[in-house]
Amino acid sequence: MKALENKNINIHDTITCGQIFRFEAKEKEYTIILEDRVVKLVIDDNYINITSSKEDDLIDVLETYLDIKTDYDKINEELIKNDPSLKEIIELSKGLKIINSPKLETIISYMISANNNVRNIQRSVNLLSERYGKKIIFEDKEYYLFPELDTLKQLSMDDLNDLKLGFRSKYIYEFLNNITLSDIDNIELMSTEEALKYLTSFKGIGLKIASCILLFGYKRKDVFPIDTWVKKYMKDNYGISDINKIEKYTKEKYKDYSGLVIQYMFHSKRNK
DNA sequence: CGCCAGGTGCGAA
DNA sequence: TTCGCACCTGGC
Repeated sequence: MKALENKNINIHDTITCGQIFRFEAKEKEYTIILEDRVVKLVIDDNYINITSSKEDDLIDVLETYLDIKTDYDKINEELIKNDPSLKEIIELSKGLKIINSPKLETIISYMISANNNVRNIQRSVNLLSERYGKKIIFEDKEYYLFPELDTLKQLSMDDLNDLKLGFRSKYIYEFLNNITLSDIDNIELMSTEEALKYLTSFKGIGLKIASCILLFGYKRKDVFPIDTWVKKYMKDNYGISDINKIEKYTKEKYKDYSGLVIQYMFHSKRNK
């Protein structure tokens, strides 16, 4: 069996803290649908044991997905040096990694997240995958991959409405019909600023959702997904409630790692 | 019932 | 430019 060292990473928090919407979590056992395969992680004291429906490049895929190569200790040390008040939430978030999710799935999932709750988001993304994604049998169970763009492009408004997307249907429909795979890849080449501008040019994608897409789908840690939880945190701890001031503050203070710090804030606030 | 959930678009000032 | 409000849906 393949394995990663169980070191410097908190799989439970990383998987379940709300970065991704499709996973099963049991005690020490996590199943994730990752792009073209189903992956199961079984945690013991020393190792993260990995089984999958597809073995190709499995370790590489997971190392990228779980951002294993990034030195979080070093980043955290630097962050605390700049802002000692972060010490507490960084301790609380120890081992939390920023996941690198498949791009299209991240975009659609976060479009669905607008003024929605996690349960509904999960329901919709699961419905979408069960109806239009490829079925995979893994350990005698059925799983469904997130659908291909070409498949999604064929969906009608009625198909989308049937996924309980509510008012988001029309935005997703419009997005799907105005995007190509190379458009989605090209975002990678843009500066963060350009990418935000491009993403927010689609209806249904505002600054918060665009930031989440870049953070979780494009490995950009210099973004500001300021949501209700982060607002609460900034208000309670720094007395700042204006969203522009929050961005200004985090930008100046945390620079390239604002997205990471915001995720720490989100994690600590949401866990209470 | 009313309110809220990991926001956003829109029209009015 | 800023501000307030409506918005699908489901749970409490």
